Amino acid sequence: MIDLKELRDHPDRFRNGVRDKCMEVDIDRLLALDEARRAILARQETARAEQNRLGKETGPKMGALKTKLKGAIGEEKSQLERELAELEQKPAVLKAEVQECEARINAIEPEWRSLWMQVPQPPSDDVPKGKGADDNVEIRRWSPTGWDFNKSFEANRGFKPRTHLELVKMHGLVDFERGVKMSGTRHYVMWGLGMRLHQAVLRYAVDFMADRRGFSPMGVPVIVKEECMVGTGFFPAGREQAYHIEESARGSGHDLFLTGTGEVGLMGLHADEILPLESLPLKYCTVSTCFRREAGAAGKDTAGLYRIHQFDKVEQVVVCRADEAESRAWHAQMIETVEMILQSLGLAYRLLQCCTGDLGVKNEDMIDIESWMPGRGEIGADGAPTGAFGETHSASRLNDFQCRRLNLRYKDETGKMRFAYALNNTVIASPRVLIPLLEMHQQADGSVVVPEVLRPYMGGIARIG
RNA sequence: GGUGGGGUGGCAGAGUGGUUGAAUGUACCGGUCUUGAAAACCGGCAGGCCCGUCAGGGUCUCGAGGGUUCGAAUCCCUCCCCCACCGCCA
Repeated sequence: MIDLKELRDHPDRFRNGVRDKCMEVDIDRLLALDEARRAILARQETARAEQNRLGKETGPKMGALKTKLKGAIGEEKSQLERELAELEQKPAVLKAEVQECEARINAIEPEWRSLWMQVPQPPSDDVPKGKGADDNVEIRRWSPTGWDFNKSFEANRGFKPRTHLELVKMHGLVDFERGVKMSGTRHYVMWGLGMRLHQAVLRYAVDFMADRRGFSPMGVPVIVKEECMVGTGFFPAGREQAYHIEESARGSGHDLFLTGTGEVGLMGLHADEILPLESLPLKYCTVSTCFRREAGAAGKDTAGLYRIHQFDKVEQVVVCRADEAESRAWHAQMIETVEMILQSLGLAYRLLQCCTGDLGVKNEDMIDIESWMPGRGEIGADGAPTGAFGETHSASRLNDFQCRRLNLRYKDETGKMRFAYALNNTVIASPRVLIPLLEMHQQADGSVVVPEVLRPYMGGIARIG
């Protein structure tokens, strides 16, 4: 969430942010509610101050009177009662005032809070303006030797490509029918070498992060309380996207949600903590199962491994001090990490600078990395798919938006309390990444060459089929 | 799931209606002493929000929420969590 003081001082920054992100949040309404709330709060606090002062002054006196009253009779008793009534009058008026203020604040707060939570992090100045994914700007592309983006798959490789759907069927790597039988649409079963390839890719990515990047591998909960979802910025906007475990409806405990990314567990870890300055930056990675309802995506990418309800992902996050330059440096390192991994896997890809309209509420900058998937896209004149890029990674800078919500802070060298900056990035998501992997490494006979870096994780197997 | 105990500041631990945001210890930071260190002594040491240019002031926070009261860490209600033992179990 954003800093309300900052909003009051520079409302236009946030109005523009909302506009550029193509969102709709009534900033003026929020400002009006905020002002009203503060005015009432001030009144209430004045009344309370008076109440406290009186309490200290006359409180003990009243206590003494009441004690005396217990043993008193007749004229003395009524005299004491009168004194007491007089003393009680003033606090009673103040109490009514405090309560009235409280009622009015309670009436305002739900809308105030709800609007506040919806205000997005304004995009960085250098993020190109745009309405949506179509306005994203390609930064660069890379392809392994022997692969030319300007040529068709057949022109590159000398044979027509099979789609990953055909390949997994051919080699028995994935069983969609039984997945659907058990769990419904967009479910699947990883099978045999398919499962081993899936695991190999994940293990390779975790080891890469731990051994070559010095990140701490973690195992974090994938079932979390609502606070974690709100704190990490996925709620309220993404509520429909998460599976909801209604424990409260059973009359026990609290509701839980399945996380759609390891980011939730990694960032929720230090919620409400004040981190020692020396502990920064935090560099964490995790491999976790991710659950997504894909609400609103009905009919989109219905076939294959592209859009599924459950998958596994290696995610990295960095929590660093509130420093723009440092945050940008980590962002660059994250992107470099992804490029190193994709290159080592022999996959072709491009980097996209996401435009303002394609950013979410919580990020100020995002780079998407799309891998080339030969089996994707339209069917060409030769009857083979033309191929297309498909998103496999994204790396975001969140400024202090997420740590503010999580209440994750540190004391800087001057002793000042600050919200940390956060970043997150997909290291690898599988089985989606198996799409380009299988399709790019397929041979004319349909066999698939396993990239060298994965072989140690596959018991030395160099080829599938 | 059953029974019992408990949630107070970084930690430990007082505190059962009235200057208690909270004693005391410890940790931590600064200082004195010392060749240096330790010890000892002195001082400092919670966050949020609001007002204020500053100095500073006000308010809230003792698991969470509600209630009683002129006044609640202290009394009442609801919920959450933790610990111990038993049962079950990957």
